[in-house]
Amino acid sequence: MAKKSNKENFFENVYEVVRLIPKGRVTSYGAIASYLGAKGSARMVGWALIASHPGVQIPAHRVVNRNGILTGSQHFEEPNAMQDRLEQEGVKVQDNQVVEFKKLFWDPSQELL
DNA sequence: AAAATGACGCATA
DNA sequence: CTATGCGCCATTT
Repeated sequence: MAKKSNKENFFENVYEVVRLIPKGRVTSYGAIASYLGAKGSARMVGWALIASHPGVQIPAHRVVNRNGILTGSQHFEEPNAMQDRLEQEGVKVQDNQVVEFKKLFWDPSQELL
């Protein structure tokens, strides 16, 4: 990392929202991006999580893509960690996909209203 | 400076 | 339902 862009604020925002995700719930990158105003920049949310890897500890396992798929599980120390953690919180995961994702979906702009 | 990449999303075939 | 393509936007090469 060389360069402290002002985007640091954006990253912090992402961390804050992710940390606010209730246990047993999940959200999507697009939802966070939209809540932060980065509508359409779901990719940047994922980037923020990657940047948070060592240094900032957040329940990134609660963040999945719009399809409810654990696309980011590959970035964890162990691809199984993400799925395992979700199951520990009561979220059933099958084939790298969250079961009843629609029901467990947590939208910041809606729940934090 | 330009092209490529990526923890995505949506449209279309 | 699955597969492929295009769009978004910041970071990296």
